[in-house]
Amino acid sequence: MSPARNKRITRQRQLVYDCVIDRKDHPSANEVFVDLQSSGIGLATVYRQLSAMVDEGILKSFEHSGQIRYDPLVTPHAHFVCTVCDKIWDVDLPENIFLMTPNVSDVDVDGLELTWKGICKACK
Amino acid sequence: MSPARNKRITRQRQLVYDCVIDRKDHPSANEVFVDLQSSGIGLATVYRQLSAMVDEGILKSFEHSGQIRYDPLVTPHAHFVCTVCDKIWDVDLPENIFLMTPNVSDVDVDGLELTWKGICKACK
DNA sequence: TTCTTAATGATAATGATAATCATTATGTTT
DNA sequence: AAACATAATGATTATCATTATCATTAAGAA
Repeated sequence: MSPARNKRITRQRQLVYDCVIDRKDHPSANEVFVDLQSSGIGLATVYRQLSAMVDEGILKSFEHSGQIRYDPLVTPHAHFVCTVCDKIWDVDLPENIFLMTPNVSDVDVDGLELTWKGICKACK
Repeated sequence: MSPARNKRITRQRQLVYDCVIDRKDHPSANEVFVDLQSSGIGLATVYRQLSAMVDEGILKSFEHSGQIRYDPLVTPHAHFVCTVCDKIWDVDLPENIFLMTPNVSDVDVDGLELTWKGICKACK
């Protein structure tokens, strides 16, 4: 939550951060905005703070169903997405996956994104 | 390229399919449209045919940098994305990755999406 | 050739995100 | 505590990708 140098800790920044932490379901910017409606926060501020936090490494983001979703878990992990209800779970990365670098010659690999797709318990 | 039942093989469908096949760089709908400008095809038709082919299993799609990209390689594989030039390569999936199902109880896993991120040879 | 209707193309509508800019308020310096 | 410099805000507009609408066109069957 502490901002980069020359950045200020505002009430809105706190609200946005707390919201993403409290929800454990990888909310979109608009979902955060709806949650914080009563505080009078502006939509643009929600977008700005979320992408600022991603730049600062406080949050991670990924695209899903045409929108950017935000994740407070910044350590390497994978996701499971239910193709019926669209809910997302954090899951562990497969053991030793970082040893399985792709067969492209002369590239520097420095990250990966892994999403399992399927149907969750509730939707079956 | 052959369409689902009750579907017609149009000149535009051929053009869109051939374009995605010929390009090997996972084009977006707009990139296909630009390629086919001289044919007089409409943008809406490009969008329609691409998503129809995904529904029919002739193409695969995935999101990247805020847009949907189309891939004629429909067998399971991963991608490598250069974070500098944004180019995308097809790469093999790690050996036995399908055995490494995630630790979510009682879910049916039926697919995965794996993207390696890094810097390509040309951008280094 | 005629006929049925799926597909097309032009365009408007939608939805997510980014940009603009006058105003506000944070953190610092007197 | 008051003044200051300026980062952040909120309202709004702009942009970009995609989808919906609908009158017209053209596959493919009869």
